[in-house]
Amino acid sequence: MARTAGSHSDITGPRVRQAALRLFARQGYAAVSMRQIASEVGVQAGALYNYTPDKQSLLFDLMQAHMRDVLGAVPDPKGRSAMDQLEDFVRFHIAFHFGRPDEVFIAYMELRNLTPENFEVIEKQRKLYESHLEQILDNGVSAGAFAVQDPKIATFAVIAMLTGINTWFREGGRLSLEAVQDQYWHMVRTAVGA
Amino acid sequence: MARTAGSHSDITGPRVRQAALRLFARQGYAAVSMRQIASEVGVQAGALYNYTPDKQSLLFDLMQAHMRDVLGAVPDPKGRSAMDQLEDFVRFHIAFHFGRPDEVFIAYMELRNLTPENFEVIEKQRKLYESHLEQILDNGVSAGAFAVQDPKIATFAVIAMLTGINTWFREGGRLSLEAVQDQYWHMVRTAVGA
DNA sequence: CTTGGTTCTGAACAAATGTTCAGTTAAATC
DNA sequence: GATTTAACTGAACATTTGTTCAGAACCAAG
Repeated sequence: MARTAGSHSDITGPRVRQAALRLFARQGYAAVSMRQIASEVGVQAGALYNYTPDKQSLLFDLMQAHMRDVLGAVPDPKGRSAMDQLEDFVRFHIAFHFGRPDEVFIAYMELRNLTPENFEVIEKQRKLYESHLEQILDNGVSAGAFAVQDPKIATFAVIAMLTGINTWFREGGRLSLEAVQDQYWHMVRTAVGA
Repeated sequence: MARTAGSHSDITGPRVRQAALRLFARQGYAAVSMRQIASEVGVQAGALYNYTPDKQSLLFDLMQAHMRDVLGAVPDPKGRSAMDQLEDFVRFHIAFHFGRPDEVFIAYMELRNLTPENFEVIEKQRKLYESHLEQILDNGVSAGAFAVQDPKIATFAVIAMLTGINTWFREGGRLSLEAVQDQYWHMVRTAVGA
């Protein structure tokens, strides 16, 4: 046998995904060319096709990996009160998304650039995440811990509010992650009438 | 003199802007071609250049017109209590954005596809709108009507929450505009600790 | 040093892009 | 009916696009 499989590919491969992530987040999928990605990696455009069958898969894989990470990290609500479950979720969402601004940006800005089949897959995962929060609210309402008229709407409102953080929050700003978590948790808690 | 200026252009002109609006909102600026817009209007691509100097201006004009409309319609806070001002703003935002889903979508999804000069113009108007809300919150805090720790953050949170409505609300759904306004106003009111 | 196989280059491909423009069409005025 | 001019066509342009592929370069094992 000769050179073992992926002797360079385990270096170049991640760099390709990383470059695609950066560029897609900054300029948008449709505005980024394969040559641009290749140039950022320091390679010719043709070489990218050792690591992805096509441009679309590059986007899809990035989104899928992100959704897998998110869903795998959602805090387990078992044995926690409704209020604690909600607090866990809010703090988790902020902290998790805080360290992945590019992934988050792509995950909800580039949905329309997915092929219909790929879109269906990602959308299913997105709804799974939302249903986590909806479950918490539903249960809390039943238990009398929350006072929301429509848990579905409250879910949308909370998610939109939390995800919006990424549009303005930058590391090294005047506020720490903990301060942001505290303030948003306060707003969410009062908004659900607790 | 002959044919008066714009004898057709006052028909085709708006149709060009309308087609661009629709397509930009659905597929994104970068993914839409001039030929696609022309085809929707029922005209050849070259004819579009009677109505816009280039593709970028088409996007910029749409965003600018929207921002002008929004800023011109913000309710006047004069002579209203802090609480009423906030309620006015929340209900206005929902109602106004409700009738213009495409414009809203473009206005915050296509910012990165503006040239730097155009971006600066739009961004200035966007911040002007946000500062309306921030003023209301600031004044309300001073008057003791609200209890928010940081009005700047509360501003972002409320705007994100309200703008998020456009991602799920469709006319003819199970909820009326008024019902949505009521529920969001309830959440905002409690979130600012009133 | 030879061999075998992975990784990349560099050129090529057809298709699509934004934009220009000479020329055709058609309507309003005289 | 002749003239004038706005509105549009249709072809052309230089670039850029995603993708393919033969061959060079390179490295590790025998």
